[in-house]
Amino acid sequence: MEARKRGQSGRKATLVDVAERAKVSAITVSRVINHPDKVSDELRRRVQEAIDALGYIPNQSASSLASARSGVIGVAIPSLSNIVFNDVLRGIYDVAGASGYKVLLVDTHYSPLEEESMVRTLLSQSPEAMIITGGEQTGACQRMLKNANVPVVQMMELLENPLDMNVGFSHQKAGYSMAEQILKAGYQRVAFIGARMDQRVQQRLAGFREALEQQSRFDNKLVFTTPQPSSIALGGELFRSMMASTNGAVDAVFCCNDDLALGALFESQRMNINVPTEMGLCGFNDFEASAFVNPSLSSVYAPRYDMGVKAATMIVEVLKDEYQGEKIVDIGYEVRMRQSTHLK
Amino acid sequence: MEARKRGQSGRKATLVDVAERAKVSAITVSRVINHPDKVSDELRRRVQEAIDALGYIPNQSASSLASARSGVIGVAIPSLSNIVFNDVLRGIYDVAGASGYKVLLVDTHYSPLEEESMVRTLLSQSPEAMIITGGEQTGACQRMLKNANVPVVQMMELLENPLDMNVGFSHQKAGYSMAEQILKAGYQRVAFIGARMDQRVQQRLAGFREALEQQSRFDNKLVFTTPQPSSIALGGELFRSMMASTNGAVDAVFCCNDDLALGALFESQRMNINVPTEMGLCGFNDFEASAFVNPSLSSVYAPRYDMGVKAATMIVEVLKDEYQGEKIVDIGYEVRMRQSTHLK
DNA sequence: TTGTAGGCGTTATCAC
DNA sequence: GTGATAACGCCTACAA
Repeated sequence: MEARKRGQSGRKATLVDVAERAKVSAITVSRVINHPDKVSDELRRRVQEAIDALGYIPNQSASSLASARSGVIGVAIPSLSNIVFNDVLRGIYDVAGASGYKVLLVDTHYSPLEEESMVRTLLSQSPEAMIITGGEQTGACQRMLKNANVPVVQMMELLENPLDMNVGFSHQKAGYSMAEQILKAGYQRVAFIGARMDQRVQQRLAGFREALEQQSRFDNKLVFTTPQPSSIALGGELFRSMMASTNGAVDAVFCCNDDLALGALFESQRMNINVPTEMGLCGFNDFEASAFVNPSLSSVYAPRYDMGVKAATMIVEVLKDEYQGEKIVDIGYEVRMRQSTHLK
Repeated sequence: MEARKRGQSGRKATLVDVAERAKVSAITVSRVINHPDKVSDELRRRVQEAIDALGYIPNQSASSLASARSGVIGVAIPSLSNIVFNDVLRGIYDVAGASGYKVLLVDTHYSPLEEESMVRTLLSQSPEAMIITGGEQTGACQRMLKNANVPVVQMMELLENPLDMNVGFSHQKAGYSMAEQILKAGYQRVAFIGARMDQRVQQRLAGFREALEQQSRFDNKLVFTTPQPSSIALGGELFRSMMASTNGAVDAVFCCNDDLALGALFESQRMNINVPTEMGLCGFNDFEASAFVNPSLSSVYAPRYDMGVKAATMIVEVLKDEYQGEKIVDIGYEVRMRQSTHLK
């Protein structure tokens, strides 16, 4: 290779370049960056000048290697397009950023196998902690995570046996609560529409079923599910085909999320079916639109942003050895009954 | 420190641990991982066995340091909660992931200063390329990016003088086209409602203004903007206050995005104002809901997923020295007129 | 407060 | 096809 003149022109400046220019040792430059208070004003100024002049940016790989501190939190979510994870992520990013951590984010596409591969990728970055979604990790994935010897938070749902820490809420209880309210509102024949059918959706269905069975109102023929990803369009389709196959036997529909519910609502409008008098409708996740659409849509709200904040906070505190709380945190939920289930 | 027994029990296994166990040299292990075809079957098998037995995960920091290849693409977007970026991100992640790159994502909160700080953070990870949003970087930020000597793609909007590469579309032209269609539909007094008012929104407004001015229909008193972030709720509020302050002088509203437009639509329903006959309404970004709501909402669609795919593809190809296309790519847009602007 | 020596885990280079 | 050696850029320890 060429003999490289460092600094301004050549390759990227290093700590040593800065040190030479400021006529100090490398470690002093390192201190100016990481522990400015441990350096005299004079040297700090000189070093800072050199840093600015050279446009020096520390090499985090070298830093991680030498210090065993990467400043990275690895995060795995099942989908980038599901709005639900936006709020959670925002909470995580806000806390992580404020505490000086970077977030390395991966998308597992709802696949445990892909998750395993992505977790491996994350771990190769020497993250100081991990936040992952749910509890359906493969055995290999669980082993990797334990072996990694870093705090792990599983989020979104409440787990029986978390790997380490856990923040979420019971989707089953939430499903139960909502179904209970629907029945209480006076609806008699309640169908279920579900898509994707991941763990959390199945728990909602379980809760729904439980509530209906308690009043002997559960009918398996009124459960319509598909592995396809949820969308408003799909909600419309499922609603239409449900109507066709049930011949008016249904007077309310529990949709596994608000995408489907909004789709069903818009479709019912086009089919001239009155919501809520002819058809009750509810969703899950409480999108912003749900409160504003007409009729407004009943849904289950969970403090997603807070969940992200909590997950990241737990980690940051554990890393500082300051965490006092429980390992499992129930973030709760809230059933929000609105016009779409107001049978009267 | 303790004399550490490596492997199964102690600290994390390293390349050397694997090498010892497989009775080969470290470099052979490295080859098995990075260039498996350059190692004999026999050794490859032995090494793989040791890797599995020890649960070895390569240390990417060390690898980056030694090879000057981090496998990281840095991405900066202005907001994690704006749905618009989901699709773009999905495109980026899909391509990056398929090509073996990791994505380090930061949120700049629509602030050039924060962007500068975040870009510094990204650059300290030695990314092999950068994807950033828009063209409002600070001078310092631009200098850092140039100095970094990696491919940079600015995305979302079309730029006069991109730092390097650019994928997007003209928000001004798009705004113009939509406004033109509104006028063509027969609306006479068209208001503008805008929030956040970032660069791209301002360009939409400029296009809107241009189209109206050409027909001497622009009225600055009918432009309502706020720096607040967009939301459905805010759309409703802005619509309501606009109605109050204009006294029925307006017969159509151009909303700077679909959040506001949906909010305005739902609010008009509550106010018993008929859309589209009494009030035309259009948005921007074409959310999925816009096509399904009743009346369906006119909007401007841009291929966001494709934009993300294109940005990442350009980078991956440039990194392989295989990119043939232009440095500036116009991804285009499409005005989708629906029921909400059908004055008849 | 400042500096010196050594090593973090991996890969490039050049031998064998 | 395989291996020894020397970086990569920085930080921890210890010393002055």
